[in-house]
Amino acid sequence: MTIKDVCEKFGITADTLRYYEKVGAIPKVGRSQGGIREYDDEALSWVRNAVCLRKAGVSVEAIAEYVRLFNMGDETIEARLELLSNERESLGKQLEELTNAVELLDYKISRYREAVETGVLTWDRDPLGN
Amino acid sequence: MTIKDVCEKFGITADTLRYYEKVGAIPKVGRSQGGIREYDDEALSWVRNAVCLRKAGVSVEAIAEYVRLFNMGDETIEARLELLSNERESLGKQLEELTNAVELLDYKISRYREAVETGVLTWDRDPLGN
DNA sequence: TCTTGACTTGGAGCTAACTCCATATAGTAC
DNA sequence: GTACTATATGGAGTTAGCTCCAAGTCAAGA
Repeated sequence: MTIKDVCEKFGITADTLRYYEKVGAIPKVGRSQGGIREYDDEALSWVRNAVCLRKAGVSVEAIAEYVRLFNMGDETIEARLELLSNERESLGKQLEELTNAVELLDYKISRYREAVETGVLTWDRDPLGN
Repeated sequence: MTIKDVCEKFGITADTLRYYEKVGAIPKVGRSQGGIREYDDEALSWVRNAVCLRKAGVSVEAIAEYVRLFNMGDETIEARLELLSNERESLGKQLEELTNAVELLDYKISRYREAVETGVLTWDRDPLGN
């Protein structure tokens, strides 16, 4: 698979993919004779991993650290478990923040929908709505 | 309430709070004789709004746009509803990405926990685990 | 073979959201 | 009033994560 195919598959740019490789968020990708990247199933699996975690806000640095540990072999299994656990924990917190904000927006939206109908914007929770 | 109190209350720095005011993510805060910020309940409510949305990843620009519309009065109610709905939608997508990543991490973590016990790292879903 | 378009690299440039700094003024305890 | 700490302002600096660019190489079709 060429870099273009991979980009389309995951909805990211070639620059981003090369950047991920450069900083180690995915392992070095194999090349053709002429030096052109050729993505096999394993490479794709790493791309999927990086893209999924990035979309959730995991730092490129953390992803790269995981790849680095992975390439060091079995002695780093515990270190990888700890890294993953830490990231999992911070995503859990992020999930909470996100849920709070969704709740806030849903509340405001309900008030605004009413306001559009009745012409009056009111806040029943907090008298200081905004 | 002084800027320091507000910072402590919300766990952000005074610089951030002044920055939010400068770019309009919160309305202008009232000042004392000498020009020092004095946060009343309404100001606090705006700060709460900004902090909550920022923690979920809503851009400062979008928050500022909401404040701007709010200050323009009742003619902007529909515009505000649309803005809030758009932001709500993108948080919904973000929630999904986050959930996917949490699921991925939980799966990996379960594999790693097993590996720490058994000494063997295996992937039952995808034979190309990483 | 020639042309055209995709791909390569190293490195510079960009944006959002802070974060820090210098200088000056305000408030507070004594 | 003096000393000391907090706050104000404008503007420069920082960081992450891309994004773009130039100059050159590679590959597929006419």
